[in-house]
Amino acid sequence: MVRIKDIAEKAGVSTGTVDRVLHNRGEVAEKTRQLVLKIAKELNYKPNIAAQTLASGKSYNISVIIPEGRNENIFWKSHLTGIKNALSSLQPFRVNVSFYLFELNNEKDFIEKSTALLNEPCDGVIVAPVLKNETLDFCNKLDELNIPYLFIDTFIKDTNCLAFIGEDAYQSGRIAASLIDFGLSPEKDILIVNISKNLDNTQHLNSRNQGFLSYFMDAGRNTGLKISVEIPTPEQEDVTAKLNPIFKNNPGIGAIMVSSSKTYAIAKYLEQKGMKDVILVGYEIFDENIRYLKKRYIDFLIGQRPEEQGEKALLKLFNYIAYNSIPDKKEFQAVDIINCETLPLINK
Amino acid sequence: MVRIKDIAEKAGVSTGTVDRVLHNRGEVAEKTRQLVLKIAKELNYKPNIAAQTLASGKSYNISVIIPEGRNENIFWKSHLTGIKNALSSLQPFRVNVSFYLFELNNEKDFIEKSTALLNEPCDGVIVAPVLKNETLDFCNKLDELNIPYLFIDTFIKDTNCLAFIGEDAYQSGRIAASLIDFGLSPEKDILIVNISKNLDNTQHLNSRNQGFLSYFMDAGRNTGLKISVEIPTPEQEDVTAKLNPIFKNNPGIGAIMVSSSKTYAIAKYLEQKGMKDVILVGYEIFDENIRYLKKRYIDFLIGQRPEEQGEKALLKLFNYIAYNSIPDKKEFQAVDIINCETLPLINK
DNA sequence: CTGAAAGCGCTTACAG
DNA sequence: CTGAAAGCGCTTACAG
Repeated sequence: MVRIKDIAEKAGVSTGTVDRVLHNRGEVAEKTRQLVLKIAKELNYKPNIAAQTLASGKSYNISVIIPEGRNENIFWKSHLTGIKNALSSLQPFRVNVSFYLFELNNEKDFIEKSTALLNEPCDGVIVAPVLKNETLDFCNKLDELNIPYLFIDTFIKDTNCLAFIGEDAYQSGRIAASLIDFGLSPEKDILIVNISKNLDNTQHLNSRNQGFLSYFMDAGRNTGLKISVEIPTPEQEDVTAKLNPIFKNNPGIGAIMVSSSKTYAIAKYLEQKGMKDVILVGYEIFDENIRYLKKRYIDFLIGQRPEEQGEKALLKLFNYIAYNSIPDKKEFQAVDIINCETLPLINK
Repeated sequence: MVRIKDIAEKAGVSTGTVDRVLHNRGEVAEKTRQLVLKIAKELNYKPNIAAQTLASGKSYNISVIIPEGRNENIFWKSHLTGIKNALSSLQPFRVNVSFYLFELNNEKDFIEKSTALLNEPCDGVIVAPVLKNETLDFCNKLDELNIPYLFIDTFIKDTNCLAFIGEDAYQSGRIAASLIDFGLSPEKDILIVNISKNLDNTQHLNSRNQGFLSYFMDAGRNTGLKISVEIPTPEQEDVTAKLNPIFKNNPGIGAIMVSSSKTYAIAKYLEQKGMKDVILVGYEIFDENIRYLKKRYIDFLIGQRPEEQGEKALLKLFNYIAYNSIPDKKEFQAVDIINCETLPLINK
């Protein structure tokens, strides 16, 4: 291995000078600079990262502000796991990650936690911008402080975010459509279920809906009706109240797409009604959904890879802060298509 | 951060002694040992890996012997990529990887390359044991030299391999079956195509066949015939010669499963015959197959994750050699289920 | 059984 | 603009 010392000797200068050149710290005669650069290149010098970290004593503080992964939202637990995995692969470096977990859909809590975050020194932030307006404010403050930030899960416009890592919700809507189209007789009708108090506010679900419908415009063979219904909560009373009349009036429904992770709520309804033949496709891989996948009430689940999201986010941010390597602005992750037979391969 | 020096001071000994205790290098009075251990624990000491690598000057040589990834087998190129990715995440350490790439199905070449490998010093080996007998010999020699080795892609019994990372071929046969079963009318017949000169020799294909059939024994709804055919090569003459009579005699065939990566060869046949309605499911994600996925002659591809295989293999082997962390003996990877709509999310 | 010292490859003031 | 020296946290002989 070539060391700075080797370059220094060959160039007839000291190691300090070589270091100055290599790090563009100035205060070097142009002639010396050129010489050192030339020799470094000739010798194919690669810095010893272990030595660099040790000597520089630099440490990196990264803050993460995402929803907490409580029972109903274990989804967000996986992001944490991913970030922690990435952290352990960054072991040789001094990276400190501080977590600020806010209650999902609680604006006040987000503001509190983000204020706390801003009170601590940090070199970069990973944000899940699920609360649009509050996040915009937060981003402005980060911009002022010159702290880079990276979005996971959701993308929002009009910010200076370093990058985004998450789902292509439109495309994943198309995937749901293509799966249903593959299994369903072309003349049957399809029901689209959105479980949400306020559909307008949930970009993801909207995009999935759009993608879903677009598939049948340009690629699908299904010619049946596409019926949409909005159910405020996954509670069985709500589900039953909404679905009973729909099925009564539309006996031709052969498949259901649920645009969110609450797919299990619809599976439960099908189970109660003994409607095993209705195709059901939904989102996110976690215990409650998996249970119904096993019972074959859910046919396919389309899963984001939240762990991978967290992992990549931390690594990208670190590489940017430490090495100034600029990541792709938008990275759409691959999704997992899961049915009952793929379960044995997933360690859950 | 707590340093060895801190422990030493608190224990009233030198750093050398602490180091001896921490690394079980003996030559320490039991009483001192206990004291140091106690203090290290109290202080929650974590070694600084950067300093360790730098000071120890240890380097790790790992050799990789797998098939070369030529045109027909780009599959194996991905393993290389994966290994190289893992290598770069191991940057702070001095890890050297030597590649020994042999011609697929060329026993003589494997013996040559493996002999060359044994002539160089190395601390661990990653092997793709696709040639069973030759690999067994090779493993014996590694055992004698006390060099640990890890299998990727294929598993063979009766060796002391450290671990295996690869496909659960039986289960992935079941997955193919479940996909076909989802899309096909239950009364239709299914054709199973094995493209191989000698099916007995290709464990993978065999297991996929078994898994495929097992699905219909215990879970499937399809009641049609399951017809098997073996085609020696993916050349169109061979394919046509075999398939023409089969389709003539079995007009009820509605779906085809190809047990290997040569799925494109069957897609080509369907294209020539204009048989777009026949469902086609096969294996491995690469350009030639993807082309027919786009044209909708292939409905689903089930993809191993060769890159991930390579990555995990190197990391596991490194962690074993460097930290003596024992990996799980067998790790079956998840598979990707791909259709036309998932393509935009794959960067290919 | 133990300690003092040198060194891994780099960075960081400091002196000139 | 440049060099000499100290130090990052650990390991490694060596001397006793």
